[in-house]
Amino acid sequence: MPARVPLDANTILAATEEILRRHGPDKATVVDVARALGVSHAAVYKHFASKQALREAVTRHWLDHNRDTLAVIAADRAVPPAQRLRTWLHAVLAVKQAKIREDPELFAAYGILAAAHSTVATDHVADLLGQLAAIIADGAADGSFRTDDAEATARAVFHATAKFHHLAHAAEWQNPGIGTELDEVCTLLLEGLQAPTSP
Amino acid sequence: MPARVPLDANTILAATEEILRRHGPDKATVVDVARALGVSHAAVYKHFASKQALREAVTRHWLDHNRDTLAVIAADRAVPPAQRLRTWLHAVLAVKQAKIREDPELFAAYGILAAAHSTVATDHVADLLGQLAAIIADGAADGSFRTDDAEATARAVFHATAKFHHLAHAAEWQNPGIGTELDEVCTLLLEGLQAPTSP
DNA sequence: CAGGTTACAAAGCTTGATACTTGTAACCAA
DNA sequence: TTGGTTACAAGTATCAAGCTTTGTAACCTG
Repeated sequence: MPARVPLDANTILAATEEILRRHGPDKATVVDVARALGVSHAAVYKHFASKQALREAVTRHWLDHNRDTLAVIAADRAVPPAQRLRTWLHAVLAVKQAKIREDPELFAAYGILAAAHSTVATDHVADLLGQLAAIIADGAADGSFRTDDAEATARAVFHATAKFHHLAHAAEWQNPGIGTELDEVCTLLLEGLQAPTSP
Repeated sequence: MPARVPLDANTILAATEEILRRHGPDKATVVDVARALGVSHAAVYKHFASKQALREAVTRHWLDHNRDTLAVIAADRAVPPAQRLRTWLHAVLAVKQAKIREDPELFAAYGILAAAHSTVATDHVADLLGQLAAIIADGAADGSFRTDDAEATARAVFHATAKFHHLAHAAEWQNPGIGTELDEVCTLLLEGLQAPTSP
């Protein structure tokens, strides 16, 4: 039976997202995806080397979207770096909270990837660290932050806010006080960053 | 058959620790503990209401030991608060790393408790927060730290160092760079705490 | 020959009978 | 009456059976 509309990677990706949403990350199978597309599951393997690769592609799609959303905040020179850093950190938390609420299945799929040490997850962290470093470098440039190594400082800020972005804490993000907690940590960190040059 | 040496809670506790070490937290059963003591498992239930209670007692024993170790550091007025805070945070990490290395089974038992929202775990966190607040209050008293609420600041510092004490990150504590990471976060936090009074 | 098909092997996952664990009850001894 | 016993019900873990799922191979078609 010939394919009338030739399948492409994007079509498969969209169907996979849909199946993941419906069935959940544990129950979703490659056969389900193929059935949704009206093809045999072997056809899917012509486009993706493995189920893992398919999962990674779906996750990467979401993470790329996140990265772009956050990049807009990070690059907004109209906002002073201190304010921008605070807003950005809140946004990192917010996009993840929203995903958990709206697409718990896809979020869980991301968790599975991160646990498997996929490069998709580590690449994403590197991306975020770059955005953070850029905000900090802006602050250093306009004199509002003091740092002699924006990347090292970005890492320290990232580690200090792990509770608000690391997957291991996802359960705590439901807690209503989480926003306030992040705010308090931001304030403390900003005081450290903004401190006048010390000895 | 009469008991020659009457069983007491401490004896059971010691035997339980031994069994947990040998069998691991998943395989260790109340029957195992009883067998090690040469009694029936029902005898153990005369002293502990449930297996959960037994597990909590063992964990509390270790946490109390930790608390005391850390309290010595927190209360050492000979060390300036900034240095003391840094040392204390490193010690919190170190005692957990040591436990994972030496008693992975008991450490896992603690993890199970924390996940079950046992008060043993939350009490311990409250203890640690108290010690942290005491160090910060000392710093406020001698002018080296600026804060108008030592407890709130303690919470912020605790959240900012979650990566270095929260169980969810235990796997990362094996990473050789973890000590340096904590040091960088400490430096940033101390700069925030030590900043001269801002507007 | 890119992109589809069916067929099939190996690995992984349910399932349900069986055995172990937990917790309780009724009873006994110093 | 405290602290032990044995016996047992209810809830869980285990394990081998078969069924799914993954991934590959050999083959077809515009």
